[in-house]
Amino acid sequence: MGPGAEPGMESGAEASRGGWSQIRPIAFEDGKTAQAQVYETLRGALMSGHLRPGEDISLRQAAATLGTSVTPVREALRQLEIEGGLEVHGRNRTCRVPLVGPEALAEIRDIRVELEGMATERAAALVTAAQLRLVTNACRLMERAAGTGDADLYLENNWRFHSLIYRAARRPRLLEMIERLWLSTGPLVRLALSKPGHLDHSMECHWLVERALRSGDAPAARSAILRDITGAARDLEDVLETTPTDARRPR
Amino acid sequence: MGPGAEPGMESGAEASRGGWSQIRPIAFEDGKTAQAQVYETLRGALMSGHLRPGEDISLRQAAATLGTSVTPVREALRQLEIEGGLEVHGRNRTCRVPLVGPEALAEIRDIRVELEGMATERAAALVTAAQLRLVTNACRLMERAAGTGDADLYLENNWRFHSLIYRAARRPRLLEMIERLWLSTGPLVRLALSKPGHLDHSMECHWLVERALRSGDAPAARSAILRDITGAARDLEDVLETTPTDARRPR
DNA sequence: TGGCACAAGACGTGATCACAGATGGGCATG
DNA sequence: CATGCCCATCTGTGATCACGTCTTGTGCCA
Repeated sequence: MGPGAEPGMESGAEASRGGWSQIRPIAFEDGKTAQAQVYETLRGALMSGHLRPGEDISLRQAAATLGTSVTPVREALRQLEIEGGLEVHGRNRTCRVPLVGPEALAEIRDIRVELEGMATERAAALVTAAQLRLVTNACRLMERAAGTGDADLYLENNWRFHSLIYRAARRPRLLEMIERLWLSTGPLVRLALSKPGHLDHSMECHWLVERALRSGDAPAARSAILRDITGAARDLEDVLETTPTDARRPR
Repeated sequence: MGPGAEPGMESGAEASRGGWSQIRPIAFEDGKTAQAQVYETLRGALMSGHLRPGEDISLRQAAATLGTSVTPVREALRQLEIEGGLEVHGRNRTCRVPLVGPEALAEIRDIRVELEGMATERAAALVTAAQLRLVTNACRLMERAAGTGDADLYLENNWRFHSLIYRAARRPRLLEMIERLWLSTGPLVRLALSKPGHLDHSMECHWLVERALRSGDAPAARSAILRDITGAARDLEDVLETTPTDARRPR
């Protein structure tokens, strides 16, 4: 990403409309159950920010969009509720994408620091050359996305970059817990892109992590990841307090 | 627990039989949904070790035992699967309580060290006098259970002791993640009781934690909790490698 | 008597239906 | 004209049924 980059990055047209326009009917033919495909579809939609904070999720509407009955959708929504990716609105038990406040953001940041720091440190000792190539590639793609202003491509490879590293730590439960944390922040990360200078700082950290992994320097990798996490959390906090809550609600 | 205690603690008659004998039909009358009650019932049965590692869970059998149809049970089982408390066996997607191996045990121990250490450190600064009384009470009950050899009472208050401390940290997400870890080790903790000396070391750590919390000494509280976790993990590891896997399977 | 095949039962999955509660818009009334 | 009420319709929930798969037990044949 060159110097003097544009202050923000537009979030794409599909993100400013209702998130359901991006959801496609599930494939349905392979061995996986309908419920699992619905779950993965909705989970991906949350992580990539297609479903926006405060948005209501209706069982029948989701079932119609995904081309199934309500049964698999109900199970998938319940799973996402357990993971914190969705919440029930209360008396009618309507599902919606949670609005996370500053205190929840701080909590998630603290847990991320511990877990992702641990995973990165371990990954530095265990990462293979093939995995390292994929990490470097994700870095390059992020940089290209930052240059062209493609928010979707950037976010996708940002998650990919982190995911590859944590996968290299070979701790399946740790990876799952980290993914669960990203599920909560997923609808929000798009907001951080509007913070001027966020991309520069973030990409600097990413390259620091990549270099530390390459040289097997575990403490350096950990501290670089920590800088990335805390920096993103700070940017997100700034955006949250300058953006009124109502403006983040749909309709 | 007095000196010269018995080398092990019997696990209770109900734990050596099939776990289902302890499961009661759900209450069903209050405002909560049937699915939530089924979930909590099964979750509690897992955490307290009533359901044993390797045991199969059938939808229809569970529904009949709990007095509901299969629909709420299916959702509850899927949630527990997501949390790692259950796993699906394969082609027929049969649910069973996972058999955790030494490597999974080490992973869970490492995550527990980070998360529960963080929570305890925070709790030392935030715990109220009322919460501290409950912690002390749980300690006393554990000690009494250790003296009389009541495994159920001990395990219940062991979880209660830890849960009270982590609740005092006022990090709801952190608490949930810790509970999820306990869900995986729950079916196993009973095994650690058979290790000679386990109770002595564990109770010593518990009182150290209690004292550190009372004096507000966050680092001391953290290190005491860490000793408890690593000690229990070591005992469990010893039991696991001296006990053949088949012996832990039911029937 | 041993091995194989077929049938019956159990398994999870997903669609459909009935039901209770919440909701919003339109109509009647003050 | 404003306000309150009622009904049509939405919501999630849970029970039931149909379907494909897998396991198990039994009977038949070699």
